[in-house]
Amino acid sequence: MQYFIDVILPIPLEKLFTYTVSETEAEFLRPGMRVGVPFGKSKIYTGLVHNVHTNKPEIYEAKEIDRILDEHPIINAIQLKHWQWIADYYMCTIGEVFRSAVPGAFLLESETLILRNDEGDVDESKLEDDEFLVYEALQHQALLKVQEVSAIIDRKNILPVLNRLIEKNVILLKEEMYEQYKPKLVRYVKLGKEYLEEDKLEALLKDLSRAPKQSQVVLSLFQIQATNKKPIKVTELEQASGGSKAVIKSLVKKEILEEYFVRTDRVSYDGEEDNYALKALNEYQEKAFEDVSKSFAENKVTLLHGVTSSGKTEVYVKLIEECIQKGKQALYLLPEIALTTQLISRLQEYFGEKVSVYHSKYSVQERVEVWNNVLTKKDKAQIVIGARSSLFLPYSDLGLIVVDEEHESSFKQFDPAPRYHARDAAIVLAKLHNSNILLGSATPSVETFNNAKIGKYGYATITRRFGNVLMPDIELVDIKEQSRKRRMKGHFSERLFLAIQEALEAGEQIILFQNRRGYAPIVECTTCGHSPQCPNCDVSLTYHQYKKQLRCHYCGYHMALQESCQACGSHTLDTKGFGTEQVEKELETLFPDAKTWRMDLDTTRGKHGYEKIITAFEQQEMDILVGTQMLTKGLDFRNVSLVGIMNADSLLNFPDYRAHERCFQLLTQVAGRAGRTKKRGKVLIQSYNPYHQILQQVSTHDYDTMFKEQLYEREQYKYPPNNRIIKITFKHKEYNRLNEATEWFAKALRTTLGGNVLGPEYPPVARVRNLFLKNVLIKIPHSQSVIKTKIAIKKIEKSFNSISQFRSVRVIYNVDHI
DNA sequence: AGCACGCCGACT
DNA sequence: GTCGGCGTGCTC
Repeated sequence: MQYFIDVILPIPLEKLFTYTVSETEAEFLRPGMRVGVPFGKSKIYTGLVHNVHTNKPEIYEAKEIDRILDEHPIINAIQLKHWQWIADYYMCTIGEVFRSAVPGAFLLESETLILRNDEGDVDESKLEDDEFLVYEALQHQALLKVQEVSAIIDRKNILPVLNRLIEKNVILLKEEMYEQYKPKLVRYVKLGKEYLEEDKLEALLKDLSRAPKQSQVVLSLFQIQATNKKPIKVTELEQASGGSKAVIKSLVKKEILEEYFVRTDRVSYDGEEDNYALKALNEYQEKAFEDVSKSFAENKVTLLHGVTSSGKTEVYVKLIEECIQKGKQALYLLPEIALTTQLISRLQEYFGEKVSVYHSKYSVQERVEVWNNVLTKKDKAQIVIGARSSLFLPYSDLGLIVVDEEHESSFKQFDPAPRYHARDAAIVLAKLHNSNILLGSATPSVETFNNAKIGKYGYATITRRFGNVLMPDIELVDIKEQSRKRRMKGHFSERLFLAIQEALEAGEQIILFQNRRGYAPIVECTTCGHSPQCPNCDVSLTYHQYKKQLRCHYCGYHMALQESCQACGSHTLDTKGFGTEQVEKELETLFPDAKTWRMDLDTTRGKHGYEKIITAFEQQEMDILVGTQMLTKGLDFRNVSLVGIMNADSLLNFPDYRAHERCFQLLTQVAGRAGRTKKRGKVLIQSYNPYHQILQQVSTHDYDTMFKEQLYEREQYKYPPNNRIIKITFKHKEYNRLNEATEWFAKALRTTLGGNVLGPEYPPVARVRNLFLKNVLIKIPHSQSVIKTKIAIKKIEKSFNSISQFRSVRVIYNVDHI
């Protein structure tokens, strides 16, 4: 009997690949284990066993696997089902899901090594120059990497040379896979065996009398040992004794000290062991908690709609507590930017070391550890708090998923496939685990709120802020009027200026929001109207003053700011529009005594980027914080009495159907930062268009009207929630070919799907990184089958790819595009 | 997606 | 003349 396995490879191909295995291997292998398999000409890839079977493939000869990489499955059956759902629903391959679901360190790839062939006789005179160089290098080194050979013979394509060398029996090739994950080992020391007895020790110290540093180290070791019995880290000893690494090393060499290694977790919580007592819920939270529990009992997805700072977190905590009491795992999903230390440490206060964190700023190594902890159901990973990728951890017994800030559009993965929505994928995952799921938000998305309205989801609400703090007082400031009357100080209306002054005098903090980074989005010559453009993308370059640079926010291109106009040479350069940098600059002149800081992508690079800023602001080391939407999430500042929105219009003028909803959510969230303690917070929204219905709704906290109006509009224009949309993006470097290809595709779609196909149309930025973009939007009415539509689209894509001139056009599907 | 094979311009 | 540019086709 012959045995085979079907394998998922981390590449965007629809199929599974079949390999042969021996009988023993077939008995050992189970779905979810990784194997190394040869793929293509030479490389070995990491594949995941999908199933083991005995059906010999008919039209090709299956290759043998190279090796087995796991002792036990690292992916369970529920996960495989979940992956398949994501692949089907979001129109990508299961291989792409595999690639993004597991930590990068799990996907090993082989590297070609060049070894010398000791068997063959080499006639040096028969070697050409470049061949001789490789041969010579191998006399000094046992093995070479491809890159090294490339450097030695100074050529990119080394294959012909290698092939000739193989022919001449000079070299051998070998494919090697390297494990990327290395457990972290911490170095400890103890006294050598011989010196454990008292008298030996005295002799030792005497011996060391001429080596004062060394004897100091030994003495320190004793002192530490006397105070606590715990093992001693080398770093600890170094610090305590003041001896250098070299001193300790020589002691180890003399076998006076003995070093040993202990495997440690990179991810650990070293706070208090005791759990804090749960805070008692107030009556509103208690009511919400009961409503949620009732809804859970009916197995319903549940929405918790609580105004900003109403204390939703306490309700989550109580639910999580309940879940882990039952011995089940809990997942707390948050948008990346809301994963702040503040929140994490709050959860750790309640649950101690049961909490693991998982998100993109974690290193590959740390992610592997969290993964393994979840896989082996370790206690320390019973509660996972993380960004969307934490959906993919190998949970075996999930009891609760909380999706906080449910409305956040960053839950939808945008760039590499799978383009999944973490909230929706979480709902499916919850179904698979038969677990509860709670969606929380102060400003639920239209989709979710609609589901709650029609009774598909359960609903609970908290309408009071915690501690009965009043909702912030929101005031709209008409800057059109103010500009006409010349009352503006830069981009500050007189109203905002005075309010800031007042808050500063009262020693309170201020948050200013401007949803654009940099100094100014456009630099323009007032003589000829020319403005510098990105050479790779169809956008104006944004001026960043602190580096005197023009930057493209799409591809990262940057250049120094020119003194004069590149088109006409005149020195009349001016800026248009403004970003956070400019607001910060203006504050320096308007309020020279206030300490101001800026928080945007440019100032929060690195792992602890925001943390530093947030902590400094929390500790009131600064008075005014200017920032982009980063400011809106989950930050809990006690002393902020004033929030200013510099320009609300830029939020309203986005050309997509969700702009209004998003504007409402963003403004409500920023406004929620104001007055989280006793005093009622003040929010000033500057706009050229203060009578816009959305701004009015924000100022009156009128979510319901916003929802009704938006739902009506969505229905009118056939957008979600009652219709589905799929956006198809086409990319190519040639403008004409892209046009022809998209026209062809759109025509084919219209033939099968009828009138609900929009486009092709250029997006607002029609070229990014030298590739032209064009979109086609498909609206799927309630009455139409989504599955059948997707099948039809895939079929069209197949014919599309059989046309040779279109094949190079990239086709990207975005299901439920936001 | 990679990666090799295969055919054409620009360099020693 | 070769090197490497990218179009094309395949991967169990």
